[in-house]
Amino acid sequence: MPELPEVEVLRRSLEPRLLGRRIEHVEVRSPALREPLDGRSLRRRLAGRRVVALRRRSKYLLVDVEAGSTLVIHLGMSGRLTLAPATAPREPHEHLALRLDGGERLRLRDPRRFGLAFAAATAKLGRDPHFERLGPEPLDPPLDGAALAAIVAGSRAPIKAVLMDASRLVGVGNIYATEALFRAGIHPARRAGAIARARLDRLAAAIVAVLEQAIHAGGTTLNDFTDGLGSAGEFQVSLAVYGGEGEPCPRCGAPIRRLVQSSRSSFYCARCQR
DNA sequence: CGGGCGGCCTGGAGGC
DNA sequence: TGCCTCCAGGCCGCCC
Repeated sequence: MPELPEVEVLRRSLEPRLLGRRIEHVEVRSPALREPLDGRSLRRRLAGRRVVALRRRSKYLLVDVEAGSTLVIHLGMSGRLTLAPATAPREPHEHLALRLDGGERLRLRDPRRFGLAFAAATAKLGRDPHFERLGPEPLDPPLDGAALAAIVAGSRAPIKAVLMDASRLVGVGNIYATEALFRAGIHPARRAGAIARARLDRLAAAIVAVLEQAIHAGGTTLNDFTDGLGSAGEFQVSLAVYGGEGEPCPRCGAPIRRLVQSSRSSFYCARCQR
């Protein structure tokens, strides 16, 4: 489900509702996620503490609480994190629920179970295995052609794979890599290290623009993404090629093609993208 | 080592 | 109405 824009939209939607709230109770309802939930650690680090900050790194949402602990959440493909009244009925695939003062519950659901949640010391997150090998953020500071040139230097991999490699650049997944390459007029299979600098300038600008526009639109809701309060995104109507195999290219009208790279679908216009 | 692929899961969509 | 296949926003580990 979520790439950088969706996680950022989620963060912004929850921030005003969570800051200052106390976590009264931590309930692990079903520990089976990509990494099993550790109820003891979650309770020890979170229970009784107030939320002091909501941050995002890559596609991880970070909930900082008092006394130097952080709840780390990754939504995988199908994870959803929403705030609901404590009286709201339970729903299937609810793995973790945090009861807050004021009578609400923050709950993590994840049917496909590719997500994960754990608590750790805030000061040690940089050395955590989930974080220590992550590349730079694309929006902070905004990616430019020089930074992108350094990222792709010497790589023989397809540019699309490089954009989606979190050890080189975080936050860009299948949808936004596909859309940025369309905007920049670059074929997804082009060898990354062989792309001219002028085109890298365009690609960097396209990545920044598509991510910012998607955040502004509340994210992309293909199936079930919502923010923390249940609102769907609207960027799906602005997608130029993603998911549009056989439909006309919005720029030239040629049929959009689909290609599989590293077992992921890419969509592109063979006339506009070289 | 870089790069590619399968596997992890469930559920929705579409063909027959 | 089923039953089957394919496909899905991410990531890791194994292979060459």
